[in-house]
Amino acid sequence: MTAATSDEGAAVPVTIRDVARASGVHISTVSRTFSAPHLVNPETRVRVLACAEDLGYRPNRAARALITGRTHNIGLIIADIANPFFPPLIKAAESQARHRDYHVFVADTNEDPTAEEELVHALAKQVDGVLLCSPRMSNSLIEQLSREVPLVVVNRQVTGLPCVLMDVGQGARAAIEHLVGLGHTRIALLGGPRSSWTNREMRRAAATAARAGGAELTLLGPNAPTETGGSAVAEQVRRSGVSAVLAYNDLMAIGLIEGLDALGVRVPQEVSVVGVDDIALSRLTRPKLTTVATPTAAAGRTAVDMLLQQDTESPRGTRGLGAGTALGVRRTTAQVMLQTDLVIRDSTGPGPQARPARPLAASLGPDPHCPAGPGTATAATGDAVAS
Amino acid sequence: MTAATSDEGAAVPVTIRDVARASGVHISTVSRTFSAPHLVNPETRVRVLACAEDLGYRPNRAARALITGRTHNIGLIIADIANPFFPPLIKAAESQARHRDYHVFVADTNEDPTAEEELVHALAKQVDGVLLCSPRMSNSLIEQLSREVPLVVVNRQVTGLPCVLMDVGQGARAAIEHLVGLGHTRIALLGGPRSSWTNREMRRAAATAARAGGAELTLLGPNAPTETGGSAVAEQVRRSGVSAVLAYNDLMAIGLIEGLDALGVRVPQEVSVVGVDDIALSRLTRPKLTTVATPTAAAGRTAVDMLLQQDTESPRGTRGLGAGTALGVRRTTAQVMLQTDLVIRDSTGPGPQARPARPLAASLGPDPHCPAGPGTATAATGDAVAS
DNA sequence: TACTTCACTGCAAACCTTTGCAGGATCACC
DNA sequence: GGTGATCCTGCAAAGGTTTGCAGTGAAGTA
Repeated sequence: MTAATSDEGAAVPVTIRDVARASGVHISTVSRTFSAPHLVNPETRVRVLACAEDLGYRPNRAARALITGRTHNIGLIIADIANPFFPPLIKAAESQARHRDYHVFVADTNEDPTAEEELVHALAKQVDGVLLCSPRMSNSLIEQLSREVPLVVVNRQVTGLPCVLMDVGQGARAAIEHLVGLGHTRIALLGGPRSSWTNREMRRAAATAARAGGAELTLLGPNAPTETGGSAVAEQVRRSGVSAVLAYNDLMAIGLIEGLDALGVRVPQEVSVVGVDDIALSRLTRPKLTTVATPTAAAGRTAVDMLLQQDTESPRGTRGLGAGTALGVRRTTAQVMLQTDLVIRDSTGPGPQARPARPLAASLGPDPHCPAGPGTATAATGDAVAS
Repeated sequence: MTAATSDEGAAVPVTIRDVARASGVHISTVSRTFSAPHLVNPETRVRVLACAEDLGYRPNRAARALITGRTHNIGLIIADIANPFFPPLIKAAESQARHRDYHVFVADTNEDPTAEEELVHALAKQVDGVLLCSPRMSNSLIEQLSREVPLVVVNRQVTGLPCVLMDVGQGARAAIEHLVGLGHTRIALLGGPRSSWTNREMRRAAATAARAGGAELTLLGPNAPTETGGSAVAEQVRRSGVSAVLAYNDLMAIGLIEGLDALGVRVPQEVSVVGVDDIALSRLTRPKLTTVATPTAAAGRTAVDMLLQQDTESPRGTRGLGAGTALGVRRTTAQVMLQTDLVIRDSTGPGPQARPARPLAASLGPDPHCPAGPGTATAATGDAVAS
């Protein structure tokens, strides 16, 4: 209703000055009306607010950020938005941020380390901090970038920086033990991206667990952490003669099952498959996927909390300090490890030892084993465990 | 290597002034070195660049935006990042933007119209324009917001605003004709969100096509456009006695198939199901989903192009003009309609007429029909058709 | 030599907001 | 009536950058 809401197409930018003029006060009073209302007379306040509403005034967040050093934005950099692993993390981060009056900007790097670096630079001055999820760049580069903007790293351990980790080592161990318990003695590990911390952790833990269980572990990879990455190695899996596979993530596991199916190899009758992540999709495929559930939502929430905490500790561009902390004392660098849980569904079954003769196995019926019914194990609780 | 790269934890913000001091020139020369290099002496330029590199200087984009009125950012607001329909669109938009030296910030609204509005405001001064994908708010609110920041709308027709539309009407028609051709005479339409433009278009087109084909169309909905939204209506579908269903999107279709399966109703033997979107997942389910493929990537690209074109037309905050265009002449408001394609896979089969007696149908074997083999029809070309 | 042209650089205003400081008015209290 | 406190508001600097304008010196031209 009125002046500025005329139907001109182009946006006429209305500033604090226009509001000041319209309501007959100084611009500083208008500013305070928005950023410190208790400091201004209630009468004046309503008048200013009315004028602002009338003119369609919105504080310019860029200008505000310039002087306060606070944008109230968080950057969220992820490797691949098409990977269903990330959306729950993103949503949890967003909701947590919203509670604290922050907004989240998501950016996708297409698994490209160069894009990662560039995006951190681009975001640096437009956000108060960046969440780096499953980064593909080097630790040293991450450390270097952390001097430009506060960083919280997810799914990667960087000394000196706050990290949110998921205990995929424990998950891989549980998966291998599950497979060994089913009678599998030759197991393959489908590796993910070479630069992935998760990948290394899984490999280490799986190797230890296999050795302890007396099973032989074959390493296949690195591979693209996608469905096609999984289906591409189906032939290799078949030739390798293993009876069970632990895949880097659910997407690869699903792709592998598809690929094996195309080769006439049946899951879980001939080969058992375990994934990691417990994405929504893993409950929709046939067979339903046995997988290591990772607490993605909890990770998103925790990461935001850590960033905002670190952020409020050093307000206003951190002018003063710096010299005092020269000798590596740095800021708080808590690292949080979240627990994972093995969810047993239908893609794993008895190994060669425990199995009857081959031809029979193929016609066992729709529900070949199911130790405790599909989807019994609960999703990860995501309890935080400081380390 | 040097001064600023000391190992203090806190980021000491280095500005254009520091670089100027270090290289012995005025700040304006430093500025030009970055924003208009051809205006500065090559020797000076290398010196300045060396100093900048040395100090770790990065232009402050917020400050730059404040004065130029250009942020080189694009906002992308979507209803639900967990819906696999969106990632291809996001990725295409990002890649297109990157080519034009823009960055994309994605924000998720959780299908909440209030969050949508709030996000537009929050983004307004931090981006040069916003892509509004499948908005849930009212047309009038969209028009109002478009005065605050340039907008391009995807999957919604708003007069006076640039829009990128997908011809779901044509898609729904093709789907109904396909089903009628298979002998189905009682078909249900699983509706999506009430406020969705796509939903209305589909309903209209499906109704017309059904009437033309002599089939009876039952409307079920509105429903949440998710997998659970689909599985929730399985019982209702069974009771309704229809032999075929066209779902609002693939997620619902897949959920419905799951739900029907749980009730012992087999797809496509007893009920045929068609989805919309052709998300990657639709090729992974059993049965593989017959669906209307929408050109999501092309939509993302096109939307960015339209935004940037509109953007470059009116540089620098559009100070001058405005009065001249008062009478609804506005800026260019091209609307683009992208084509869709029906992809026939395994979730649709012959209707009751064409079928043998009921009891037999249940044991027909794995591949009941397959008119032309799975996945024959090609994905949508996405040719733009101005309208 | 005088004049023009050119390439380069410095100056200062501008963008929009926040905020420390100080001034003015009002009020209570002694 | 004087003192102090309290509440509200204005002033002006600051934040980091861009950019029109003007100035400098050198090279080119007549």
